[in-house]
Amino acid sequence: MSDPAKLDLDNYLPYLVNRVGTIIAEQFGGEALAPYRLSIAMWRVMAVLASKGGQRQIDLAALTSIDASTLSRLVTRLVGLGVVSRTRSQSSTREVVVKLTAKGKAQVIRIIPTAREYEAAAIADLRPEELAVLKHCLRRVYVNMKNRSAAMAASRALPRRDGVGRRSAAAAE
Amino acid sequence: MSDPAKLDLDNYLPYLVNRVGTIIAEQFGGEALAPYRLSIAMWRVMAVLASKGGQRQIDLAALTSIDASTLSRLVTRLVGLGVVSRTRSQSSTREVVVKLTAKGKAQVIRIIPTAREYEAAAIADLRPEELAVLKHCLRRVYVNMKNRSAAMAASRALPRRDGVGRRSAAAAE
DNA sequence: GTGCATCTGTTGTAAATGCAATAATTTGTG
DNA sequence: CACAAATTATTGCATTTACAACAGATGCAC
Repeated sequence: MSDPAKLDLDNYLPYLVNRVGTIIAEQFGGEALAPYRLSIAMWRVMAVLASKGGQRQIDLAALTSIDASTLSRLVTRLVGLGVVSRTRSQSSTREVVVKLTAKGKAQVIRIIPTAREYEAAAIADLRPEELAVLKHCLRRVYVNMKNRSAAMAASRALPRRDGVGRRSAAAAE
Repeated sequence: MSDPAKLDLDNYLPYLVNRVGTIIAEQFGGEALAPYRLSIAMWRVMAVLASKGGQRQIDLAALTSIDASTLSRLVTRLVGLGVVSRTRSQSSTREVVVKLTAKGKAQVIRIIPTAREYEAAAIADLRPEELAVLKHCLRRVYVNMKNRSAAMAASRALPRRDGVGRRSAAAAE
């Protein structure tokens, strides 16, 4: 067993995660979001803004796992829908701050109960302690991969150096 | 706490799963797959074929969470690369069977060790029993969502009926 | 302060994606 | 057998996406 040249997908974390992420997104997007004419990507942006408050676009990109250029166009579209506002930051004229409008907040509030229902359906048969482990592990896996990429980037930029990078970027996303 | 109109994203399963799935795919695709000129989607197809053997396109679509039409074009591209073969099924002329070629198998075998390394990095600090719970729960969550959609489809098609549907489709994906 | 590296956001462009429609085949029913 | 319903794969098409290039601002080192 466990042939190093053989991959058992049903026990391979990236595969399991991708499957779960896709099926939840498909169903939630196709059923719950459709009446609001929102795409999954739009919902993700709005949910982050509702949960964490106004954000610069670059931070919003990191928080939603959406590419910065894609997000730029997406925000333009959301502004067009009137659910989001885009204003220049006062601390910096290049930066932009994206916020939910009253209309946007109202929509999020209406959608959240359904979002909760989907999560509830997903975890219906998990015991509370299993659920806690599941979520806790997912958070740690994320951090592990994040650190990995940070370490990679650092070693690529400065093959020999000990100080931390510039602003140490996304401190605790 | 736990305001029904408030969503705590850092404890919301769909968000956690999406983040983890995205960061793993980004890194694996950008670093490990780049030398082989393979996209994540291509790798997923090849990995499924390596793990589960030749498949009809429609089953491959279900196994990879890739849309059937997207997959059709993707397979065409993989055939062009010589890593996959597409032959008509003998049991049915409309069906098609996709298999890895020798070249495709060789590539998968070369990539698998790296794939394992990524998983190892992701789960580096998890205790074995935590990892077991994590994977087990992800499989159950997938099944829960799958059943949900099946139940939805059934109730939409036959508001009152007890027999199972046609071929009961994806029996145990 | 000057100048260079970095950061932030936007746009150009080619590729990828998903939905709907279609074609070709197979299955199930009477 | 004949016919309707379903299955499978492909294609048209509009949208979405990501990568690269760019422009404007900011910060850091000297």
